[in-house]
Amino acid sequence: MSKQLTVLEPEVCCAPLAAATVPAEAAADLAAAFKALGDPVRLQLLSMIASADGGEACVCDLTPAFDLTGPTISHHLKVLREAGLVESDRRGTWVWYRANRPRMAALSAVLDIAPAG
Amino acid sequence: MSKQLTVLEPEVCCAPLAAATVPAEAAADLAAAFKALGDPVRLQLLSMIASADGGEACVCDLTPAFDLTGPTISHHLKVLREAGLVESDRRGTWVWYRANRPRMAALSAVLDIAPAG
DNA sequence: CGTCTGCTTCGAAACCTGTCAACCTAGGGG
DNA sequence: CCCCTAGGTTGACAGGTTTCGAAGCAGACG
Repeated sequence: MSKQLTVLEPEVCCAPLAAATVPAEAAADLAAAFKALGDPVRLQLLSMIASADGGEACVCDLTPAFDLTGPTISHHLKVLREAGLVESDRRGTWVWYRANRPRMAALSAVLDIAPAG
Repeated sequence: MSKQLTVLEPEVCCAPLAAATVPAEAAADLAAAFKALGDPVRLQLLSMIASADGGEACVCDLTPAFDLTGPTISHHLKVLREAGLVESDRRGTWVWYRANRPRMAALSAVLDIAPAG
């Protein structure tokens, strides 16, 4: 288990949403990533990780920021990890999470649309 | 009910995710929008609407594109409408949907991040 | 080598979402 | 004015998701 998923292939990463109809396969892949962002806790977790100095944040620093238990935070981090939005990195005792910048940029590009014609 | 929600206030619309920690209130608002995008059907619906000529698409043109019943498509369109991503416009017999470009651009700006420091 | 802290995983309950069947409302044509 | 088609809404059920408590595993320190 804990097998890393291969999400957002190159052909998918840069398809603008308003340029052409998204194929069903790409839509399922993108929807999985957006679904991972569809939770306030995960959105804040990703924000804290991405805005952290060096782009890395320790779980011991993330957990006390919420009124949730450790396992719950771990679950949300797992969802973000399986969505390809963050990557876990073990540095000694603590586990550090790092945001996947290209993946976020790809999602941003999908939503980036031209002004209404 | 069916009251239009006031989502994504100006202070929220342009906060980059990787620049600073997103407040809980803004996170809930953004998460609601991303949650609406977290379904393949809704993502394709928004794509079809946004990529349609003039940015407007008729329900009678959207429904046959999926293997879903009419009410289900209507429900997904309602979710997109309440998330502020699309706006409904009645033109005679059929209802036309139009994508909310500024809203999509705001979400794109949130995910747009600077390269890792 | 023993123990301790910290993170993950497993299992179960409560909540929410997606889907469909049936009914109601709005506009067009005769 | 009446009937017909097209969309939208409501109610209900199946499935997934979120959350917590308990147990398991990896690494650090004495």
